[in-house]
Amino acid sequence: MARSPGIQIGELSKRTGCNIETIRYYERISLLPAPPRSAGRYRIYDNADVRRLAFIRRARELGFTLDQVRALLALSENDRQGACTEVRELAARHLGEVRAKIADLRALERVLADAVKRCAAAELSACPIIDALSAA
Amino acid sequence: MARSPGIQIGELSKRTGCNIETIRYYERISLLPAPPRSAGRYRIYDNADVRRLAFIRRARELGFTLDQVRALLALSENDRQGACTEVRELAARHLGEVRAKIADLRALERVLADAVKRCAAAELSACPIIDALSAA
DNA sequence: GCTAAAGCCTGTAGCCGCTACAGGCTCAAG
DNA sequence: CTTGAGCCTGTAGCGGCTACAGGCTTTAGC
Repeated sequence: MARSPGIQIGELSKRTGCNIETIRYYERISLLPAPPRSAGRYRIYDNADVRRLAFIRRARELGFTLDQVRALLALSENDRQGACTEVRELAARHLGEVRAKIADLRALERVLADAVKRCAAAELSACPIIDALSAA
Repeated sequence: MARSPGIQIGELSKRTGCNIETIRYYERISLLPAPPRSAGRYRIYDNADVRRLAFIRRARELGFTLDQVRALLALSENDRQGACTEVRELAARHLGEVRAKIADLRALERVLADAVKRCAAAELSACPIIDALSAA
């Protein structure tokens, strides 16, 4: 593999779709390693950084927390026996949380939809939504 | 209606299920009015406060933001023609957001569930979840 | 009356995951 | 030689709380 050419933070941002400020933030919290610097103290990244950041982005898009991403990164780096199992467990746990949140939101949705419907139907009395919020 | 008896913050907390610190926070951001104080500078609340805070709690449980709650409180206080319509619009907008979030989470859920399933099936190669996160 | 415990007070800092400055430096083009 | 784009550091803000520290007040028991 040829030594990759070195790019600045703006280019890294473009290639990964990750905000520049966010990249620096990730460095500050040690999610990304501090890269070498140019003579003028500009950060210099390479292809490995692009891959790592893209990995982070995708994991974030799947809703993993930064701590979970940290764990996934660590697991992705060692080929130890059982790493895959740990990854699966982490993902399965997260999946459970996602499903729980969906259930919560669906319950919410029902109540809200019902309130809005009743509100649209009401012509005479006070607002049914306000009533619902006011009563136990 | 008899003048209500005046309770301390701990009692208000118990009656509404709202954390004491959160009550003081709501006062700081003017969601709750600053109540009168006892000789020893203790806050003194009455039934109107219990009702108002319970209203806030229920609205929060339905996922309204504090700004939306503020608007709902204001609308609940004037019986102006059309207040109900505004409430309905606010609730409908929020319902739309809830539905959008559910859709997002469902998409997430599918991807995660699929990855976990493939991971459980894989015996030989590298971890499919890590692979999925690593590849474009 | 005295002491201990429970409850209240203010003010400040932390959580997550960014985002948005201010105020300065560097670098390339015209 | 100047302009502008891009980069730098450091700090503060978002929402919606939560968790202190370090004090004061009130109540109960002895």
